[in-house]
Amino acid sequence: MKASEQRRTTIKDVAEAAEVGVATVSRVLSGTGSASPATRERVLAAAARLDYRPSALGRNLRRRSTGGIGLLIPDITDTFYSRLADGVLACTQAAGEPVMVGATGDDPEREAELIGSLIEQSVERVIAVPSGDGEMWAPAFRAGLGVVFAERRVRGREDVPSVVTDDRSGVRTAVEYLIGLGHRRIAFLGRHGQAQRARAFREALTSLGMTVDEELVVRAHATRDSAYAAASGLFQHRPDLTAVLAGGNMLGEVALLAARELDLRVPRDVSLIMFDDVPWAELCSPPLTVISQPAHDMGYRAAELVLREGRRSRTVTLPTELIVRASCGPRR
Amino acid sequence: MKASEQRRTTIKDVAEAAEVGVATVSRVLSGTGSASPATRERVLAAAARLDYRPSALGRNLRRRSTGGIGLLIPDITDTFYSRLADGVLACTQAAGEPVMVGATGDDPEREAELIGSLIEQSVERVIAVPSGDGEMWAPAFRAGLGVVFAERRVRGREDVPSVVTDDRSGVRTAVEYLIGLGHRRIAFLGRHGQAQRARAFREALTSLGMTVDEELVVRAHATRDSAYAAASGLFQHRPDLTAVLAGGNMLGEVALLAARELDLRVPRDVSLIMFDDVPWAELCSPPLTVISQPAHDMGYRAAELVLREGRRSRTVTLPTELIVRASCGPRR
DNA sequence: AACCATGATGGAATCGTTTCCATGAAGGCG
DNA sequence: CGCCTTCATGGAAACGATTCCATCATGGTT
Repeated sequence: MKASEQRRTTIKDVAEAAEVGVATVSRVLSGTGSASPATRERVLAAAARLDYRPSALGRNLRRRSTGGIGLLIPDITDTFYSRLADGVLACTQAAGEPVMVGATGDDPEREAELIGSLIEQSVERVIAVPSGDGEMWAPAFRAGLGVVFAERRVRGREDVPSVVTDDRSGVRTAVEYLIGLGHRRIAFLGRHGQAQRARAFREALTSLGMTVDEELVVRAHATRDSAYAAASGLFQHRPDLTAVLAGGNMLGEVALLAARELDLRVPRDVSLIMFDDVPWAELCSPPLTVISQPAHDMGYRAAELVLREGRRSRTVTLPTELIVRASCGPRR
Repeated sequence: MKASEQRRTTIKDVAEAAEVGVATVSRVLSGTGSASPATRERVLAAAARLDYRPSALGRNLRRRSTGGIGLLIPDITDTFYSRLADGVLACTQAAGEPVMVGATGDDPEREAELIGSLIEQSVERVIAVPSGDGEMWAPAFRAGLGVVFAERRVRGREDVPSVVTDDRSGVRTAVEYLIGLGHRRIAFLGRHGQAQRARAFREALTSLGMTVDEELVVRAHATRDSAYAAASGLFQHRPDLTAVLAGGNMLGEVALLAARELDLRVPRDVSLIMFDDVPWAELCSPPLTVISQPAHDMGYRAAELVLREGRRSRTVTLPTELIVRASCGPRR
């Protein structure tokens, strides 16, 4: 069977078959304008008979925009982001909008490239977990993109609608819980791009009357290796710490791994709280105490926001929840 | 700042600025055809000065195809598929091709819709983990799409290039391992769409001289709830089974959960092997023995295949590996 | 000197749709 | 009966690129 170059059936074919003009076909099919019931009938029949599907290409060119939505996330492999993406897809699929996904790896440069590529595609709406600063996003705004940020915001772009979790209260709840258990030397293990959480961590500590030990606030890069190195380094440099707050599920995972590797018992030797609940958290040994985040909702809400961009919508803050399992104990 | 409707700079603007014709600009910028060094210089300078980016819209219409690639997976939330997607992105991003992702939920109907939407977008290449049968895919082939299947194949479409794991040998290795430990009543917990693995399971059993107990071969739907129900039902109906082979990481997860819920100890009361290695498998209690699959590679290879579709490429089979941890023990 | 091959160049057609505008028919109303 | 409004309709002009084709200049060969 040869891949024959059969011409796609166009609106012209339908027009001929229905014995009307192309304009009429377009009006009937898109529901705009008026048409007599009789011709409407004929057009619909012809379209069905020829199995006609309007080409998005022509339409997009005329409309000067792709209907599609761009989605930029740091790492699709991270369950938090994949749940977020799932939420986005759930909403956009209902709206029939295609979604172009790009993985930034939390690298501003790659992000800039991806933004450029989206502009080139004439995508007009973007949902992004931003890694770059305001600078990177300038071209996007210049091109008139409708942008919604998720999970994080961008300094200097506070006017961009965004959907975030209530980091401050989440972190504070976790810190209070740990302090309540008697812990005093608590570490925060975060990733680049989680400056917000690190800040919230410091705030919570000071507002609870403790001093911030900057050595206990460490940041890793987006890769698993970097995270493991950071966690392991933390435990080795500061054997005196008694609790760790991990800023994401990958961080929590490697923290647990590193602790185990160094023969530290959780929670006897060190307590662990992880941001973001995941299905396997209760399968772990010990089951992990977590601060759950509504990742799916977050994506869904972001998609809603970007789809009806008419309303000047402010940022949405989603609540977190402390789920106590077994990875935290009293200070040893 | 008002979102002014500033016109996008087009090839015409560049042509004017460089004092040449649009054809020349196109030739210079796309590298095709010839142009004198002097004009080339002028065009390039003008393009740079105006910050010109050719619109993919115009190009695509003329070329009658979107450069993009469609990616259809059952569930982006499943780490196996998200790793696969990551592999695809890694390859396509290097090639500068945008990727449109759709989640089928293993539902043939939704899959058909998504295929339709891709055709409408004039996407010309698709990578899919197919859930429907040959029927669903007919429109795609009729439209001349370049299709590559991943993880699974479609009955009656054996000629479509695909990238799969060596299910047969993976299953067989697992079964041999369990039988070697003395197990005789082994269950297979699979999902719809994993018929291949179920078949391999039966084959392995019979070829090792055992009879197949059909009650021990169960299939769940793509949702977590359905999977949990299946696992739980299995344990309750057949308390005599001593080992379970789970066909995917979500299945393994719920199997472990269900076992724990029913006070079955792993591996003392029941042994568990899971298809697909995941980072948390060794964090579990007990650490899970798995058959690892190169999900990332799979996506990458599939993307390679679909990108250079020129070569009539046959299907690629990737190896699996048994990773022994602690979830299997001798028959109780 | 006549001729031809080659290379540079721009005009115009093309892709498939939407939408503006003009035309004609029909119907309501004074 | 004539006029005005409304509706249905089709032709044609966008949209922004690529690419065919014709034109013209140049330089080398006989």
